[in-house]
Amino acid sequence: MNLPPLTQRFVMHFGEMGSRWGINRTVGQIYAYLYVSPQPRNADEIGEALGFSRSNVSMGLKELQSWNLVRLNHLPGDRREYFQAPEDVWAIFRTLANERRKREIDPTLTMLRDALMEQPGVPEDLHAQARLQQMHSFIELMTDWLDDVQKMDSETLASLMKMGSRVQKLLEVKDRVKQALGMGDEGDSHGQS
Amino acid sequence: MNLPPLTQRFVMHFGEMGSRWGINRTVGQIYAYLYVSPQPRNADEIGEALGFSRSNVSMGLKELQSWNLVRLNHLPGDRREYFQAPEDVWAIFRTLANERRKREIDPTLTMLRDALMEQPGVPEDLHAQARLQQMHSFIELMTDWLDDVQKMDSETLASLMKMGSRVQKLLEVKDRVKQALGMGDEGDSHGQS
DNA sequence: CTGAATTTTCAGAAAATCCTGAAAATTCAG
DNA sequence: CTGAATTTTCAGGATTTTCTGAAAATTCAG
Repeated sequence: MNLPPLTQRFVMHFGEMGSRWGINRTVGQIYAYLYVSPQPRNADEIGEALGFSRSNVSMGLKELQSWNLVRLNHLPGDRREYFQAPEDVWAIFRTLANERRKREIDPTLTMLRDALMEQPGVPEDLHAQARLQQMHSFIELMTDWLDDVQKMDSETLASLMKMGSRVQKLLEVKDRVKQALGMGDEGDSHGQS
Repeated sequence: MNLPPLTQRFVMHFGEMGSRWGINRTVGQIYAYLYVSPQPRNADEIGEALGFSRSNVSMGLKELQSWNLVRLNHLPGDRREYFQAPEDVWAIFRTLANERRKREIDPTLTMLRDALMEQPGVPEDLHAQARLQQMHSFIELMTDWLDDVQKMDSETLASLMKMGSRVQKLLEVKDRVKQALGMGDEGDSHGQS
């Protein structure tokens, strides 16, 4: 591996963090390398830069593609495939959130839903089912919210996030206005815009 | 392993998902078992229920304790340690978010900050540094927001989340009011409540 | 204190994952 | 088509992680 110092540090870090993020070293390093690369890279360049075997790079890229984290390009007059990481960090985050949800949350949601349909056959399972219900409601609230939030554009999202807990204030104002107008609580749980 | 059917299904699922969540099967199953248990359990009960060796249970519990995901109790007249998972799913989520952040995000933030202090010595690193800057800003925005949001109580958070993308509307109203009052954009980026 | 009950540690066996080189498959210029 | 360039697959060796039983350490009732 012979990379410029900053790049190398970044690449190494992603490799080491890989295990905590549930990906392997190779995949982490390849992604990091593509993320900082000014141009798209082909598999040989990647293997060369990071010191991996050609086949390892191929598998790593396949993994990254399955995560939708890299885009595939072709250079005119060059048969090789060139890969790049999308530039917009917001877009990257959205992709990551979607993919992790698909892999790490949805299967659990399905399992919980199925388990909640069943009639507990033995008393010990009664408490268990109540606990599954709590978990299910919570996850559903989170994922529904994520769906909603994903619809907003990055700028809106950014300004909302910068408001931080001050949105709460806004909410309180809204409620006071409603009260004053004698509208009570509409119950708020979903209904189009 | 001899568990009631619903419990067993839940426990097995957490075991299998473990690898996707970056924990191992044992730890996932122990947590799932504690989560649905109506009372705290001691290590022998856990090992018995799940078919793990005593030492494996011990290590799994240590891991869960390091994540702050289980609480330790003592029963009167019993020397053994009894473990339970906190009941409130919101509290569990907060813990999880904090711990994952500590392990999976903070080290990267530190690395990025350090790398941004340095003067790129070679031109190729110039582009890399710009990319690190983008990533750093984004992560910082997210973690600052998370800090803010963690301060709210669960009910407030839940109602905000149920509003979903309709908060956006509220924001637009606020901006229109500001505009109408000739205040322009204050720049909004932080300042106390 | 003593020693039985309980928990923790840890070496190494078992299992899972990663990585490579060789071979197979695919792609496309000529 | 043909065959060289390129990518993918995959068996099995290398490495890492998980799990166990035995031993060590800790805790506390008597």
